[in-house]
Amino acid sequence: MTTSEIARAGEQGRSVSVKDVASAAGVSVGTVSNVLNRPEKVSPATLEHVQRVIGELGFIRNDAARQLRAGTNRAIGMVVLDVRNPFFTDVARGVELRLGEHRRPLILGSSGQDAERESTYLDLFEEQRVSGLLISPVGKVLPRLRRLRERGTQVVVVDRRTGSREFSSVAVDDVLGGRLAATHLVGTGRRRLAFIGGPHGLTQIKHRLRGAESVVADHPGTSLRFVETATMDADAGRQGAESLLALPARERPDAIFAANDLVALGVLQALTLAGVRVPDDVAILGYDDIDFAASAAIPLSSIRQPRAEMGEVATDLLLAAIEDPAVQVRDIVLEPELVVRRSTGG
Amino acid sequence: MTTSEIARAGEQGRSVSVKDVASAAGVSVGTVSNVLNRPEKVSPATLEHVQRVIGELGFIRNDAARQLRAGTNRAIGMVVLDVRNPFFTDVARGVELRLGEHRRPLILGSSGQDAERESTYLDLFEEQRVSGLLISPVGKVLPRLRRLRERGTQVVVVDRRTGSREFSSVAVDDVLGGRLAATHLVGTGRRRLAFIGGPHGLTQIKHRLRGAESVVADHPGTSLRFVETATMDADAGRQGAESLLALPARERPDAIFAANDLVALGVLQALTLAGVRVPDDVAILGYDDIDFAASAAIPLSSIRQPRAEMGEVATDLLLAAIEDPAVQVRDIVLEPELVVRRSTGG
DNA sequence: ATCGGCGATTGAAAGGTTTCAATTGGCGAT
DNA sequence: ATCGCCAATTGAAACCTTTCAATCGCCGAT
Repeated sequence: MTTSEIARAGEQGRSVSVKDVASAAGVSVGTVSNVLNRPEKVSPATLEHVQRVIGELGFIRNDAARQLRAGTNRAIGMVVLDVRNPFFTDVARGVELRLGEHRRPLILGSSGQDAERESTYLDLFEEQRVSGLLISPVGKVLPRLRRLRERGTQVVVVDRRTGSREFSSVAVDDVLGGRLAATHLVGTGRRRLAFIGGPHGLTQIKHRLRGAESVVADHPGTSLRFVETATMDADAGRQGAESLLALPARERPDAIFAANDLVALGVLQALTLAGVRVPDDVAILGYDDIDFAASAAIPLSSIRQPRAEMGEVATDLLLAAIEDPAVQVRDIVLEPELVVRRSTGG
Repeated sequence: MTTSEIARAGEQGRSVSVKDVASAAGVSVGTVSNVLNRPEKVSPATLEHVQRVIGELGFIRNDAARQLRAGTNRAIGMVVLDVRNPFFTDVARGVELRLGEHRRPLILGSSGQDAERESTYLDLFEEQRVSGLLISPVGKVLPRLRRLRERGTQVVVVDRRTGSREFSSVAVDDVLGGRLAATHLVGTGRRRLAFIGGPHGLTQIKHRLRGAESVVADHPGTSLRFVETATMDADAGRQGAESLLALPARERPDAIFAANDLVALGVLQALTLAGVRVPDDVAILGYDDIDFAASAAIPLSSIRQPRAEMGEVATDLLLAAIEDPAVQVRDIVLEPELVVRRSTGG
């Protein structure tokens, strides 16, 4: 079969294989494989020749066959809590960026806080034999994660700490975040703080609240009220704010700390529509510092979480574990940062 | 090898194969495969028995091997313009939802408007032999798309029309969107309209502008000014709004039509900070109707694009083409819809 | 009792890559 | 001139599933 015949075959549908390349280049398939995977093992002349043939024939490596032989997919799976919250897409972007450097694809799924959807994605990733998994667990998945690891899929937990020392994790110090928030509000003269978020069962909520409470406890004359919500979206913020507006004037807070920026935006809307001046009457402080915080009508102060960094660090941990499964399990805790804008009087 | 020995082997890392299942169940591998793929061909007794063994052994199908044999990956690739814009994640969610029903994974990449990143993803998808591709093209990719199709990967263009009749596409009628917008603004008494967005090279921009212009042309006494921007984010909106504020009072527009909601949010912010009252002094109308539009401090009126529907329809076209490659190429055009909120006086 | 037919099951081939033990060829050292 | 070594290359096996032609076993019909 001549080169042009093979090229024609390619055009007609069946794709060009290493075998085709080998015969067109007059070398063995082993050599073609070496050109692709260990170019340093091949003599310069052969290397260049085979590469040219590859180009001429338009050969594209069949990843399924590679996977089959290698026993594992180069892809990484990621299950994210909610793609509609920019916080998570920003984390995912950090992951994607880092994986791109290693030419590894990302298969991204969103659980939408639903344990069943989460489980479906885990099934999928298991069938795909992904080499690694990034997850912010929703349901009871520890046994599944263990099984995955036994089968050779490394796991890193994102935006959570596992408690157990079984899997590496990357999270942000939420107690510190709560402290930063309350310190800022109290430090700018606010006295009656409110924290809107929930549900209380979430570790993050507990920690942020605890951090804020510790500050209030240290400052006589200040108070903190907790308004619990079922979700953490703009609607929850609106409702929370309305419940606060319904309070008698002297009990009404002069500062609202929202559990995330979506909630904060909802709060801002409710206050604006009610004619409450921000930040003059009430300060608003968000959490995450998504792009929309800076773009709000009244730019939102926020506690910035290093989102992209979280994705990058998690990816680094994962890739390290994939390269050397014996690598040490690590729990990395990143620090949040206060960003002051107009909504708290910046 | 007994069942328990095999189970133990599984625990030690090597994963359980159809062969293991077959020998444990005392049937041939062909029968196991039939149980998985054509259960109706297998006698009820055998079916149930093999299924139980599969469960006991924790067998998980190796998708790479399946792909290799089938010649194509069940996964669908999608290249989206910008994951940071909720518009695109909403479209992707529609896609993901529909694919989930068919147990097909989605490999999602974001080009960030960068032709090189787009090309990298196309390489990846080609190696993966994905069975279908959804794309909003950035660079000159028509030849690549043709090659993909020759190799058996179906392609559907999303949020664009191709012009050529080669690939199916799903888009929204932007001229109509522009008309709806201008009609609403003119109909509520606005006279001096401005359109902020760009670059003008984008088909969408041209069409929305053309739609708005046609309405203004039909209404004597009204005018439309085009403020071109390089990007379509909140920053662009801020700058565009500031340039309008710098105009002499009598030339200043009384309504701003933004090319998307991100731009509109930027406009809202600039006007709010400048003390301009919305909607009293200036009305703002966005485009897309992302969730954040409804959550803005002054809820934004917007031209809603059926985002999830776009994703679903595109997926349906793609799956139809995958099942029958001879199926007709179709260009589907969806209709946008006006959503009136406070920012235009709703 | 035999045969045809049919549903159920089998078993081997195929798919494309990687790996690795084996082979080749060439060169320097003796 | 010969040997040994090393770099370069080879070629077959292995990865796991699906497919399909071939076979088996059974039942009803003759």
